[in-house]
Amino acid sequence: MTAMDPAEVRTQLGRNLTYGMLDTLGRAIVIGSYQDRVFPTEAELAKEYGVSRSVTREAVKMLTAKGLLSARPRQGTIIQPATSWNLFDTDVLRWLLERKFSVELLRHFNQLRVAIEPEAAALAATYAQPSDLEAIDAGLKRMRAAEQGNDDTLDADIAFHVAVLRASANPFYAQFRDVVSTALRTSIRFTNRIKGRSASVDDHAAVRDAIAARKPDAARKAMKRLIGDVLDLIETADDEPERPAD
Amino acid sequence: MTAMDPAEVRTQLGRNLTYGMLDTLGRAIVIGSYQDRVFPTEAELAKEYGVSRSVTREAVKMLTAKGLLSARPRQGTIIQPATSWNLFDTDVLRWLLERKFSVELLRHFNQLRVAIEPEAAALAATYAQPSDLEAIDAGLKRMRAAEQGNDDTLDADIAFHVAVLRASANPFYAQFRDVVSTALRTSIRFTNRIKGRSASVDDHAAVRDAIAARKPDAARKAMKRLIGDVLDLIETADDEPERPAD
DNA sequence: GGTGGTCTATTTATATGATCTATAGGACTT
DNA sequence: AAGTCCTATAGATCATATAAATAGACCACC
Repeated sequence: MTAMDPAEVRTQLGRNLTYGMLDTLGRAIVIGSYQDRVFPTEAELAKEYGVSRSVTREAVKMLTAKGLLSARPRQGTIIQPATSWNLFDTDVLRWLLERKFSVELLRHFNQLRVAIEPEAAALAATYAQPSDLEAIDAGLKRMRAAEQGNDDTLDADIAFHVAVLRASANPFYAQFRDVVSTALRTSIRFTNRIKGRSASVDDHAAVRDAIAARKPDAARKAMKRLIGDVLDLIETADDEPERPAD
Repeated sequence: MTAMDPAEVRTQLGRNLTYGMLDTLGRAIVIGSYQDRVFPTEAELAKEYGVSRSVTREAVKMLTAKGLLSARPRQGTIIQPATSWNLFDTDVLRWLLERKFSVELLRHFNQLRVAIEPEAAALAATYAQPSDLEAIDAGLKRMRAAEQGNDDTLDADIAFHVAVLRASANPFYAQFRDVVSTALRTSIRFTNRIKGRSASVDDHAAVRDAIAARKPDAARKAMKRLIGDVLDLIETADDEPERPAD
């Protein structure tokens, strides 16, 4: 019940009190800080975070929209079961990945990628516009530059995969852009560890070529190889203990 | 600028004013009602919908959380480009599907399903628990009952697909449960039209058997056939003019 | 003449207190 | 028991006041 310094909440994640509280409270819920005790009432939350009820209500409403909470008169505000959290919301995903980095979550995520991205590549081979191909090429170029140390490896990799997703010309696939960026960016440490052994620039180029050549099946296969490798590595790494990066 | 009767907003979608406004405003944005004019300020919105600023703010905050809006001082509240809308939010998806039923959106959605569900079936073949298999069987049983007219065809179909998604033991796949339900339920008319020609109960049973037999590849193929058929039908139906159900 | 700082109007953000509404759970009745 | 009614509680709504942020105008200075 120690009132939090407003400045502290504000500092957490830019912008303003509402977004600060959204982030702090969201993370707290995901971590499980409210697991055993009854979730505080609106007024208690306001006091706990040292903000007004308006701010509290708006933060709670946003968390409701993301599926983490529900509020009903006389029943109070309650945490929804994790199954109803919107995992494709970048905030929720980030909180989950940050809470206690779990190889399991990363494996689940890559099990998803192995379904999505190859199919996106196949669609891209059919629907990609010239501008999409340019974006893919640009991503590839950045990867090459990164090999020489002239660009960030992770950013380049993300740029490539995002470009393919967009090229699919399907809004549902394009949506994964944020999800993939968030997940890759948040799990930098781990992905770095397996990076050296995994997909090379040449493997990525194979995807690009198949798309450019308008060969859906080839594109699908090339992408599947790219991600399947990563997945294999994660699955074998499953029991490997986590340790800080050097 | 005609002030809306609060009771009217309240009626829109159960619960209370905030959720009523969320739904009405969300739908209006998705339809494109605010496309050419500048988006109203918080105060104007409140007047337009005949509610207080608090209600307005909370509705706007929820729409912000779903990616439809952004608000900054002095700049005002503005509609985000459709690419940043969270399509995996059931509200957003429902608004999109309801606005003006589009075969294109349905095709895009099924292009996603064809990636997700076969892979989910494969994972289910590996990870499904006894209780998951029971749920799948229950869904199948309902489909058989529906054939005899003793259950709802759509509900039964949804139950089956949702059961498979859950059986994948992967939260990301399980997440599609809501998305698939929403999409199927909203596009009843169209799916009914192609239902007769598409997947039969036997095809569904094939998926079930492959999962029960712990054969990932067989499960994947069986599910792909199921959804691939639907997708083919949609793609050929692309130019077919829309007409009301009889 | 352009560069950078400051000022201001506007809009959202925050705070607070009063009042309304829905409802869980108990009290009461049949 | 089974149904009905009551009531305390917690969220929902409203109204109003004040603070904070910033786009754009304005101005001083080099």
